[in-house]
Amino acid sequence: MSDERTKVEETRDEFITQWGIMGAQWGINRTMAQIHALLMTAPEVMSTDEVMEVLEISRGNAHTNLKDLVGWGLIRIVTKKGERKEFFEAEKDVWEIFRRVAQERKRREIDPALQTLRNCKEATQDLTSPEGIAFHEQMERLEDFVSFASKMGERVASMQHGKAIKLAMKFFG
Amino acid sequence: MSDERTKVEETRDEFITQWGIMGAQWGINRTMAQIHALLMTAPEVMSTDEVMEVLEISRGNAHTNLKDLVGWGLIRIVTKKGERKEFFEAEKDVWEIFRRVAQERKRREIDPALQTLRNCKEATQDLTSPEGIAFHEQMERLEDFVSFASKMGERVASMQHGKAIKLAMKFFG
DNA sequence: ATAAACTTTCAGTAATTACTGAAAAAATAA
DNA sequence: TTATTTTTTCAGTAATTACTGAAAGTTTAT
Repeated sequence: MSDERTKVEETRDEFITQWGIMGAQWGINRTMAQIHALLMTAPEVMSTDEVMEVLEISRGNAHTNLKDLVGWGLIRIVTKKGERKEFFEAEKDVWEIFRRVAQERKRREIDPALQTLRNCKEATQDLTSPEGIAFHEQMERLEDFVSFASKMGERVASMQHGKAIKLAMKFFG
Repeated sequence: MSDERTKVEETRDEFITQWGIMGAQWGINRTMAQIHALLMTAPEVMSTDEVMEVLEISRGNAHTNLKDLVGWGLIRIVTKKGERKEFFEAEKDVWEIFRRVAQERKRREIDPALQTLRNCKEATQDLTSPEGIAFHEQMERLEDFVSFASKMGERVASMQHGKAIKLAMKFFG
């Protein structure tokens, strides 16, 4: 048993690093993904100062990204009695994490896309030239699909974990 | 009928602009999203020079992003007989677009994430401290979920449009 | 072979996004 | 009230990502 502590810390660092790289490859900023990874695997709640120290980042950076994560519903603020400062704790339930991400991406990404598609569809609905009709129909097809997919996602994300698993099993059965 | 041509072009420009902004908000680069929007609504195939002219971008930029879109399977190269240069045409079927994007995101984003989770899970499987066990279990839960979700996505994306619609209807029925 | 048409690469630069650190603001305690 | 602790903001800077334009490479025609 050559120092378990070291093994966990090493592996955890690797997880944090890789999760950060991944975040950067998608739209998410690296630090935000790293803080999320850190808190998801933290045995206890952590303060801003602790996050700053472990990840070696500035107060401003830590603050901004912690608050963004709160905005995503992926971590929450916790207060300890007798202590004045805020601590943070991550949602650890994977299904709940999935739901939050799905919900937030719908709000930030899907809904604005739908708005654009609807505007473009409406603006061209009375056109009679072949080009006008083709454009209008393409907007309609896109809108129909995105709208449908969005509703599906909403439906799944609002299910209880157990129900979702059962439903999913039908695919594989 | 006060110039339909103008109306389509205006709306199309708006669509291209908005699609570009959206792309930028997600991980996708703005120009790539704009080119995709342009080609999805193009009545005819387009050459690199035409894309450059409409979007007012450089040859290098147009070239790189056109090739990236080909790599995503969202547009394809077309040759006209008698013509020497390459033309590009977008996949317009929304279900097919969805499948390509799902497939490519799995390959680029999900699979590497799974690899990381598996490494971290394995590296900590023999630990006996509470911290070690907790970490290992969190990795396991994450891996199980991501792996399951990935398989689900694969299954859906490999379905025929009609089958998918039928299946989806069960949710709403 | 040489030339013309077209594609690809890439060094340099521009634009964007992320981060720092210190100062201001807010909250709580004495 | 004033002092102390903690949070928030933000101007300046660093790091990253995207773009240009020209040169090099490739292909097809003559």
